[in-house]
Amino acid sequence: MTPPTERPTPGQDADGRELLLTAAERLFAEESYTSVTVAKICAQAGMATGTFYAWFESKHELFVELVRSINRDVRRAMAVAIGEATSRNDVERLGFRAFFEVMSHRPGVYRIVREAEFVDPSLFREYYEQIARGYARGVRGFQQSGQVDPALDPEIVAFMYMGVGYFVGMRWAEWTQGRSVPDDVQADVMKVLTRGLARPED
Amino acid sequence: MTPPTERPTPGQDADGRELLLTAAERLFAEESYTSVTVAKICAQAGMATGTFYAWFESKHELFVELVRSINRDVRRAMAVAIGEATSRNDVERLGFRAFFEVMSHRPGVYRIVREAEFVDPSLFREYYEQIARGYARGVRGFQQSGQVDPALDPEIVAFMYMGVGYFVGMRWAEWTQGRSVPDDVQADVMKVLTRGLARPED
Amino acid sequence: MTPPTERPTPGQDADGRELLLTAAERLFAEESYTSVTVAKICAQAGMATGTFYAWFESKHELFVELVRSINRDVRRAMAVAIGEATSRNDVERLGFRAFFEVMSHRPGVYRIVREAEFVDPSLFREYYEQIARGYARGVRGFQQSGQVDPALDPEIVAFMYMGVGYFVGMRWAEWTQGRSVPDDVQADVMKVLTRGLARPED
Amino acid sequence: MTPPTERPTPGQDADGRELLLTAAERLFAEESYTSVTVAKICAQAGMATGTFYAWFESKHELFVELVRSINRDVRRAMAVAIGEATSRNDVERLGFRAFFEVMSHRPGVYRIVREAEFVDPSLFREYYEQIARGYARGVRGFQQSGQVDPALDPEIVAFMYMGVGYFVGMRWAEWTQGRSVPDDVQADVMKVLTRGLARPED
DNA sequence: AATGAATGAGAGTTCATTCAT
DNA sequence: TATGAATGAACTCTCATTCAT
Repeated sequence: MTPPTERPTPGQDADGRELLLTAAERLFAEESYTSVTVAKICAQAGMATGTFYAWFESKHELFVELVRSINRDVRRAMAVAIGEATSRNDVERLGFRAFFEVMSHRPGVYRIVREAEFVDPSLFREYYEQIARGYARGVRGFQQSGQVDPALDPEIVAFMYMGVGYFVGMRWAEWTQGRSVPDDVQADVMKVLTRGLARPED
Repeated sequence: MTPPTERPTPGQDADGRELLLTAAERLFAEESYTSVTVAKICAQAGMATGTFYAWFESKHELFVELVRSINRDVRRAMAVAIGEATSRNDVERLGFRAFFEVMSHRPGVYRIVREAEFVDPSLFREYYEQIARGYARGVRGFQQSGQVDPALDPEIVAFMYMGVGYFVGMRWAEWTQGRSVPDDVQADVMKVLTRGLARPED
Repeated sequence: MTPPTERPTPGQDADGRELLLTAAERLFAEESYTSVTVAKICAQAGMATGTFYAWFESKHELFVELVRSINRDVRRAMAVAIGEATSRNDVERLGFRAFFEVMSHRPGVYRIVREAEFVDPSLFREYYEQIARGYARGVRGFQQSGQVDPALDPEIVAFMYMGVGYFVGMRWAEWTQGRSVPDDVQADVMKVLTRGLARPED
Repeated sequence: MTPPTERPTPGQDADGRELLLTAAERLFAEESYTSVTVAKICAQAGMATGTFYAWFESKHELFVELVRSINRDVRRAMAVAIGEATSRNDVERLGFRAFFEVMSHRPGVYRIVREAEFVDPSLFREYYEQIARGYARGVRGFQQSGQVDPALDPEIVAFMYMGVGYFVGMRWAEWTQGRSVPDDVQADVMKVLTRGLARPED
């Protein structure tokens, strides 16, 4: 009788945390941490201001959780997209596409990650060190299988990957108002990286 | 004609502004826009709080001017370093070195530019569009002289340059506590870009 | 006749109230009225926050009842201790001892009475007028039986008794961390009062 | 030309601290610490709410300063009144009168001291330990000059004095709405104490 | 130009109380 | 009766900005 949409999964749909996190993501995607007030988040989530503190200890705590959940989502999306691929070409192509996809579909989500630098520097470091570790590991693998010039420092290459993702992906997605990063942009980025990182004799 | 009190000696006229700008740069390099108060800036500059408004209309106005001055300085430093060089190799090497140099010697200055995104998005766009235009112009030149693959979109390449500068330069400079970006990092970055952007047949 | 659900077994009926009163006494003995929240009281009593209002109309109501119950207990303890004694010496000795005893064994209980002054002044007056009346009645009896100087105003003497009890008893008990008020303190207090209140010719 | 009332002594009459302290005393004398808000204090002092924080770091800081200033004033008033007197009779009479006088003229001031126990217990202890020390010193002097039974513990006697002052003085002054403690009350108190503390053979 | 006390709107947060279950 | 999430008024405190001097 009760339609499924009215039977919230206990602890998930009715969960105030989830509701607030979603509302907050929408707001932080557009406005700065400072100008997004707890009151606005609650209004967006359809609840009274005080209720906020039943779910989070502070605005800051919510922000931290939000950034961590974005981190998880981005990494999971990339991992899923890459799957079992091992050739550098496939890994880069699938990985970047997944990354750009997330950025395009959740416009502003990356803005939040960037703002983390100013809201909580240690949170930001945590975020990027985690990503950098994963990239560097991948690069080392490519070097062993002869797909990347072994003379390059894997850590620096990881940073370059991030720079491209961070800037190209983000800037493109946002300065173009949330439209998907077009295939030719991805192709160009791919071409540069493929050639640039290749072993000299190839 | 102009009464002396209204025509301050140049270099003394700008004193208040310059003093405040310098004080503000020091503070914004370490703390967020929100936590740096007008009172703190004035204390750092050695003047009374109210005096601030004799020189700037608002905290925001000072911030805008600060970011613009950083933009000017960075571009000037790069232009000076590049000088008359025309070979892509020289331009990239000299340009990046100058950029990394500024970042290393004025640690935190880039932090301010990044924070601009959250303080005043349009200012941030202005900053990057200006940079991107210059880069894209350079890339087009290189394509005409056969130094860069003409199939690549100059705008995308400009964004990649920026991504590398933004992330590699900044991250390196800051996560390593202001030490200079070492030469081998620059060399690695150069190698990747040189190869990656080259014409296929080269 | 009365359905079982409506006629709770005595001692079970009061369960909720009793539970909350006990929990509250423990908390109010250590923290101020303001910092003891309804939620804390309920946590201490092992029930949900909302249940509080099944037993009390408000935090204030509970506080009033708590203070009144302390009043009852103190007076009862003193009355029991004094018993049938009529000599001033016995009455004072036994009464004070009983009073100090209660204070020592329920440390912090007197704190609650004192705080009543700031939570509800009229409750505090009620408390002390009740006590003062009893003391003054006793003093008048002693005056009639020639045990207290008839020139003294019984009301003032009652206040002095209270001052001594209030301050000596309370301060001693609390500044000495709940240790019993030692016998020699009581003896000294007794000596002073005995002499001080005696008829001149005694 | 400028009337003296318009030329505030620098740092005193125009002093926001003084203004706020006076306003706060009036309010705290009537309402509890909690219900006296910073906004009310500022309204009473005729200034904007935010100004408060130009003079005090917090409501708590103001309260501490207020209690300490009361402590100073009470002790000074008593010291001045006692002057060079050395006979116990004079010292007690003059001291108590001065104490009762202050209480009567600044109704509610003692309420503030009492509330300190709940606002800041350590402040309250500080207050009473300071007073107790002075009293005990006096008592020891009286014992040496044979004016007080040397068998009594000076500390306990000090507490009794305080109990009488605390309770008689305060209660009387307040339950009778600020009227002076009448001479006969003081006389009665004196009589009891004089006899009570005397050396047995006297 | 300079001072610094004053302003007051607005932020985050707490908590007694309510209410649907 | 019992639950505990939701409510929202009220509080303390901050800070960009103003203004009399």
